[in-house]
Amino acid sequence: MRGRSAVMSDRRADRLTSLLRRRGIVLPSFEIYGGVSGLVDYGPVGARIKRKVMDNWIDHWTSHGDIVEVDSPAITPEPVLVASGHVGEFNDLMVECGGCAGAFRADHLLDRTHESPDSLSAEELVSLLASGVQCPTCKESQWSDVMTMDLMFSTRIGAMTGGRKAYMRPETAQGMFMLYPSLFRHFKQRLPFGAIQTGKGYRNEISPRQGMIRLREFNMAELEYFIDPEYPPCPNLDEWDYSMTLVPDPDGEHAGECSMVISEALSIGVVRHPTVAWFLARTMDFLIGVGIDSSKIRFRQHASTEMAHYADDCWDCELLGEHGWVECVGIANRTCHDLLSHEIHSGSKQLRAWRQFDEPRSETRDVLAPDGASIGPAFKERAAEVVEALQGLTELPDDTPFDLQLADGANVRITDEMVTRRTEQVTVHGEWFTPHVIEPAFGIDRIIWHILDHGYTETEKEGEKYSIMRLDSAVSPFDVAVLPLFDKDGMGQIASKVLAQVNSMRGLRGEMDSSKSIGRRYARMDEIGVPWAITVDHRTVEDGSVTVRRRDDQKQIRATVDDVLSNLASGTVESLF
RNA sequence: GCGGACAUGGUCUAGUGGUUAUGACAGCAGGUUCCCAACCUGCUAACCCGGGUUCAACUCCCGGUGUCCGCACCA
Repeated sequence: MRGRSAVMSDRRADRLTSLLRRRGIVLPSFEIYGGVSGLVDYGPVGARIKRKVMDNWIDHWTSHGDIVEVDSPAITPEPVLVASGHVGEFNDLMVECGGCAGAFRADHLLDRTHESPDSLSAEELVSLLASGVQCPTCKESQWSDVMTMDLMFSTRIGAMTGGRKAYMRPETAQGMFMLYPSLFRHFKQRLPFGAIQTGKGYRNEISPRQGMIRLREFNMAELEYFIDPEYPPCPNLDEWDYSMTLVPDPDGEHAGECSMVISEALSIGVVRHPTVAWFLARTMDFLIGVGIDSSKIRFRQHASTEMAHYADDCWDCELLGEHGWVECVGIANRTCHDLLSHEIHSGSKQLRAWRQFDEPRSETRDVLAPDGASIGPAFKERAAEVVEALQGLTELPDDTPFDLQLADGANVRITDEMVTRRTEQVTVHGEWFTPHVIEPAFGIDRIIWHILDHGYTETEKEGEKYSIMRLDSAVSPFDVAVLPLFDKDGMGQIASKVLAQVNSMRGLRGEMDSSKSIGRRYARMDEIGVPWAITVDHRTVEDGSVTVRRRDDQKQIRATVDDVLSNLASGTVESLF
C-alpha cells in the first residue's frame, strides 16, 4: 500500500538522510539561498538531541571532581595560533599540475625523493618539483608555483583598517591553555586537574563531503587534563571489566587488531600511558551511555608516522557506520608542547606547576656572587641586567676576567673584583615544571551521526516498511509522547494536563500529538526516537489510568498517571513492563 | 580544487520550447473509525540561482551554487 518513496531509495544512508530532513533532525543550512557545503542545521528535533548529547558529555566529565567547565571565545588572535602551530600547519603548500589541473600537496609529491619534505620552504619545493617530479595523475611535469591553502577562517579584530589579525578557532583547546593560570589557582595549585569546553570549531575544508562527517563549522567537546608527567594519575582500571577493540600502532610490536580489557592493554604495553588508558575507558563509557553500539567502537593507535606535530601517543576512537570507520574522538598525549610553546611565544611565566619534593633537597653549588660596589659604578644603568645574567649562569667560567652575555645579547667583561666565587648551600623544596596534558577531543556532530545511524532501524509492520529510531532515552529528543486517543470527551484536556506535569519535572520534556489516527502518531514518535508514549483513553477519564507504550517492541501496559510520571522521573519506566 | 552525473512541493518522483506541471507519501480541514502510518471528501504545497538564445525557457546553451560518484585533500 503506502509506498513511502524515501524508503524506495536503494541506499540505507539516503533513506536515513531523508528521514533526518523530513523530521527536522539535521538539514542543510541556508537552503533557500542555494545551501552551503559543509554547514548543517539541527532542526527542532535535532537540536534537542544535540543538547542532550552535550549535557551528557558535560555531566560525564564534571562528575569526576577534578574537571571543570570553561568557555572561551571562538575568535582567536593570530599569535595564539602561531604558538600552537596552527598557522602554518593549516597552511599546506599546494601545487597545481599544468597538465591535468589537479591539485596536490607539494610535500606529498616529494615523499619518495626527500626525507622530510614537510620541512622544505616554498622555494625549495618549487625547485625540487621542477627537477622532474611527475604528476601522479597525468605523468606531466609542469608545476605551478606553490600556494598556501588556508584551512582556517581568518578575520580581523577591529572594524576599521588596521586591527589585529585573527582566526576562528580550529579547536577549542587553545582557549583552555589560555585559562591555565586561572585553572591552576582554582585547583589550589595542585595537579592533576582538567578543563572541558564545548563549542564551535571552524575549518575551511577544501572539499567537505559525507554530510555531517566533515563540516566547516562543527561542534566540538574537548577536555584538557593537566598532569605531572612524573606522577601520571591512574585510577584503578579493574573497574572496567569489558573488552575493548584495539588496533595498536601498525609499526609497533603489538600490531594487529585485538580485544582486551583496558587494564591488560596497559600492563602489556599496548597502551603506553596510564592516564591515556583511563581516558580510553571513560570515552567508551560515554559512547555507550549515549547509545552508540559497543560492537561498532574501536580504538586505533596512530602510527608514529601519522602522529600530529604535538602528540606523543595518540589514539583515535573510531565508530562504524554508513561511512565506514570514522574518527570521532582523538585522545592525544600532547605532553608539554602547548604550554611550553605558549610560554616561549608569550613570555608568560604562569604556565607551569610546582612539584614539591617529598624531602627538601640540600644542594651545594658554586656561584659567582656579584659585588654591587664594583658592578654599579662600572655598568651604571645596566648593572641590574649584569647581576641577573650572573645569577642565571649555569656553568661558571674557570677564570676571570671573562665575557658575560646579557639577556639582549650584548657582551660585557667581568673582572675579578666584580665577583666573589663561593660555594652556597641551599635547601630546595621543589621545582617548577611545565605540566603535560592529555587531550580527549570529541567530534560531536560525528558522534550524533553515529547515534542516529546505530539507532535507525528499518523493520516491517504488516508487510510494510516501518522505521524506528532506537535512541537511548539519554539522548531522545523527548522523554515521552502524550497522546489523547481521541481529542474529545475530555481526553484532550487530560492529555494537556499530563503533558504539563511532565514538563514541570526537572529534566523532562514531553511532546503532545493529537493529530490523526493513533497509529500514525505512534509512527511519528517512533521515527524521531521518543522511547515512551502515554495514551489517554476512555478509561483515563474514568479511573485516571493510562497506557504506556514501549517504542522498541510496541508493547503496552496500563498504569496510573502518577506511577508513570514517577518512573519517568527516575528513569525506571522499564520496570512497569 | 579537477573530471563525470544529477538538481521539480516537506520527502520520493513523472513530464514538456507554448500544459491548469504528474503521481505517491507526509501535512491541514471535515467525515468515519475507537489503540498501531485504515478509509472517504476537500485543501495547502514545487520546476536551485544568474545570464544568454527565442515571439515564448521549468525545458536548450553558458556561468554559479548544491548533491552524488571518481581523483586529490581530511591538521
